Amino acid sequence: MSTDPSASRRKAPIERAAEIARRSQEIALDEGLSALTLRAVASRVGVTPALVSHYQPSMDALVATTFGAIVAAEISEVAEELAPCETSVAALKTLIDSLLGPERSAVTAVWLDAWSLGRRHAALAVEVGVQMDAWQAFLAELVKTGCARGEFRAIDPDAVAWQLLAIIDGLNAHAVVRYGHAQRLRGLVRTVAEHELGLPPGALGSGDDSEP
Amino acid sequence: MSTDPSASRRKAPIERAAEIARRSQEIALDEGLSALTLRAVASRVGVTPALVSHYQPSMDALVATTFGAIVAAEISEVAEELAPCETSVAALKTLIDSLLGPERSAVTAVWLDAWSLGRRHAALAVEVGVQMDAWQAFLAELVKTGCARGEFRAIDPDAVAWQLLAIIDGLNAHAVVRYGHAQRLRGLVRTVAEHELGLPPGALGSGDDSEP
DNA sequence: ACAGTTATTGATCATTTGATCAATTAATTC
DNA sequence: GAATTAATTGATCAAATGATCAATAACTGT
Repeated sequence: MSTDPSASRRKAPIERAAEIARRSQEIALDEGLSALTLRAVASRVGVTPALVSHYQPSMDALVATTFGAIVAAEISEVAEELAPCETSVAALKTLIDSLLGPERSAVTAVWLDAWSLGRRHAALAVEVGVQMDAWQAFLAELVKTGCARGEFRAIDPDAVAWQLLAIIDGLNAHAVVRYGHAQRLRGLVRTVAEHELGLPPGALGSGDDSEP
Repeated sequence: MSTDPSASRRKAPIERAAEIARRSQEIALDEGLSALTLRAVASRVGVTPALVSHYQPSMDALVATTFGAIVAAEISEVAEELAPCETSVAALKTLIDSLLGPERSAVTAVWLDAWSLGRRHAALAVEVGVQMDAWQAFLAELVKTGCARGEFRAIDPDAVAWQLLAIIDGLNAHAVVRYGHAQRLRGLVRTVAEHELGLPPGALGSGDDSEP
């Protein structure tokens, strides 16, 4: 047993790269994208700043990929959550509840950072565009499936997906900045969704909006 | 003519303070809130960084007040634009057209910066809250007036104001990040407004959405 | 004209940032 | 077991940031 892995401080490049990516996402979610600094990553990984530089061509690239990874994970999580839903209506209901829940504020804050920082960082701006498209495509797929099943009625599913995304982003932004108000606005998304998808009023309404 | 004002490089404190405030707003609108740095202000005003420090207790304070001034000016502009409108429907129509026009992207970018930076800067966070309240109050006033005139029907004007604000913010954010899409989403705000205010469909619709 | 006030400057500091490079040391290969 | 590879470090740079302070110079009141 001379090969004690805990004694060895040296890691395989793939592991180290994965570790850097994982820690970077932690930092971004904990303290925001602007806190994702060379030294912050190095400190949390437990290595020297130079090593982070060794694995990353530049911090701009790391920030961009970290943002992309966080959003991609978000989409995957939500997709997994929606998988068991038997109807598109149930899936949409679940999606709205999930997206507007308070537990997503960290991801929303990262979105806000990305929107702001993206105006000066080209790589991040590209990634923001990619991930917004990814979200829109995900929502559009949900709408199209619902239409194919005869549950929804939408002339332009892509446009509806953009509308829903914009409303969700707006509400989430408000929720991050001012927690109190936005929680009560959750019903707005349902109302718009019902209207745009030809659903009867209340089709997406669940009782857990009320608070004692 | 010994008192040539252009030869004198010294200004009255009030003038200088106003100049710093004005130039700061320029910088924020041109390059974003994060570009509002001590040296950037000094450079644009044409003085030493130390002088800016002399007039401002800290950069955090200057950033917060600059943001507040920009948004306050935004509200004033819009209010002025709405003043000549004879009906609340016309006012709402004008407001939507104005708020979602492409010429507001600079202000929206400042909003995004403020949302992001506000999470780390206490003074800015306070100002963001104040200005969001101010916008909501402005919208609520419009809704209430419309209700009093019998043009609108809203059970909870304050809630409707928050909803409209959230949607506008979401669409504006999308517009800043990806110009193409959001312009076509303008109709969404009208649809929601019509629905929430008991207006007949198309009451807020204007023809300038179509593009050749 | 003079003295006092203060707007303004120049210099300087301490931090924080991203980045680079030679040296070192652990792992792999032969 | 020796030699090669490369992961890792320590040191260091240049740039940008907010901030402070003594010195200077322009205005003001008398």
